[in-house]
Amino acid sequence: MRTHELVLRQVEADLAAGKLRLGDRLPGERALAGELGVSRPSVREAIRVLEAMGVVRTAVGSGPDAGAVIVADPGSPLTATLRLHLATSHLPMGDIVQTRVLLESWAVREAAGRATPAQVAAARQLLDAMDEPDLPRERFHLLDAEFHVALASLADNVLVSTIMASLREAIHGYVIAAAPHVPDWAPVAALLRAQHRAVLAAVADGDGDLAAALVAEHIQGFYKASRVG
Amino acid sequence: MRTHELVLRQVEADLAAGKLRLGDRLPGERALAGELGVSRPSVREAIRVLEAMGVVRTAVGSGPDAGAVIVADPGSPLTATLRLHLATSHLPMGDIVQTRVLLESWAVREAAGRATPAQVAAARQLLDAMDEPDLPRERFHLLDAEFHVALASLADNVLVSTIMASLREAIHGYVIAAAPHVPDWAPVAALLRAQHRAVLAAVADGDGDLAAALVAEHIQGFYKASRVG
DNA sequence: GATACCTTGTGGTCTGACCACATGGCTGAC
DNA sequence: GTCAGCCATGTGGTCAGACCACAAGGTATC
Repeated sequence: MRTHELVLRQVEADLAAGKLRLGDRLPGERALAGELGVSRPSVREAIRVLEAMGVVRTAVGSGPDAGAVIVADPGSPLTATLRLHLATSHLPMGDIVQTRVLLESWAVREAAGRATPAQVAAARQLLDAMDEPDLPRERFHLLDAEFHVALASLADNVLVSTIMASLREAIHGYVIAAAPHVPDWAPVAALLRAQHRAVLAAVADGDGDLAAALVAEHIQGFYKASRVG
Repeated sequence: MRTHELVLRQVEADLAAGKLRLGDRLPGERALAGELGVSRPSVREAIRVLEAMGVVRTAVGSGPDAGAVIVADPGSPLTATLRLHLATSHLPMGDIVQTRVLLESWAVREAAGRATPAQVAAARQLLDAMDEPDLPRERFHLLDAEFHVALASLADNVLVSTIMASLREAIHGYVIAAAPHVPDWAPVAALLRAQHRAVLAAVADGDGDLAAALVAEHIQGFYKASRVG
């Protein structure tokens, strides 16, 4: 067992035992090294891994926010992992699109009829923002991503929402890079806007099957048109 | 930008540009540090993160397998991340079960009618192994997990398979820990075996809807009975 | 009483050293 | 000439000690 893994195991044990809770601070690197009888570099390597897994957040300086604080952010590591493996081209883009369709279809079906008017209104605000003329394309895609994540969140499952958000973020760069493949952007944007409205309306009406079908068509249509991947 | 992040960015860029491919070796830690003008500890921290993300595997010694080799293992980081966040109790078990149901239902629906006889036979072998009398319970659950992952793999989507496998592994410890809640194990095991057979039969018959319904009932029933979480 | 300063503790980084390990070539015996 | 054993080499793994940048919070000053 490498030394930094020993530190990791110890921290995980403390987390599972409740000795470390959300918002708590880890002992300082020097103190932790002393407690466990290891060197500071080993502690630092362990903290890097915890940071990469979204378990701690580090900050320099002094005060209550400084040091390594326990957080719960399963999203960032997922996003980073997906992005890296996409970069190696060992994760087919088609599989990601298929997974998105599957997750989002399920989410809107779940959300249909359950979503509160306030939630629907919040999602509609995003769509309104996307209606603005002369909206830069990059901004359009960002709002688009936000809308899809908001949709997924309506199903009230943090794991699904997290996976969705990570998928969206991980492929965002590829969507932007594929922009040249859609030279005549205006009509495409108009279609996407209309599809968004239709999906949201179906959710608000409680028609889960329709919402699921619409969202699937929307996603698959976009990727087919933009030839991402 | 912290120094180790600079190293990470560089490696990711090389991966995306194709300068680093699966199976390639990273330069040695000392060489990489020299190339990028950073210190060896910073390089090591970056490699720890890459290792945690399943992008490289390190080995000591000499020869072709030594050093940091590029691999593609999106599963381990997913599993580790899920496990850690489960440990902090900030990932509800109910959400995980729900996600399993959704992914597996989709997978068997996809697999139905498409799975080859060889694939079905391979899955059936796992079920045959689970029929063995006096099978230790731990071994039963391991085979069970293998069967479910095999089912998910039939849908031919590496992302879904990976997520499934990670979910299964991350909760395995909790399933074992919940064993005392099911004191009368024999009839439960018999029910699970029968359900497995039924699901596989539906897949082989090409009846996707039935397979999806059966697998959903199977998963939800087990968690309800064992009160995991 | 308000402001500027400085002490203190945090993570961030670097240097240089030594260890354990596995390979692969070298050396010696046969 | 062949083979077994040995050791040089290069790899990651670990450590100790030092210095820096930073931010908070107390402290001295006006």
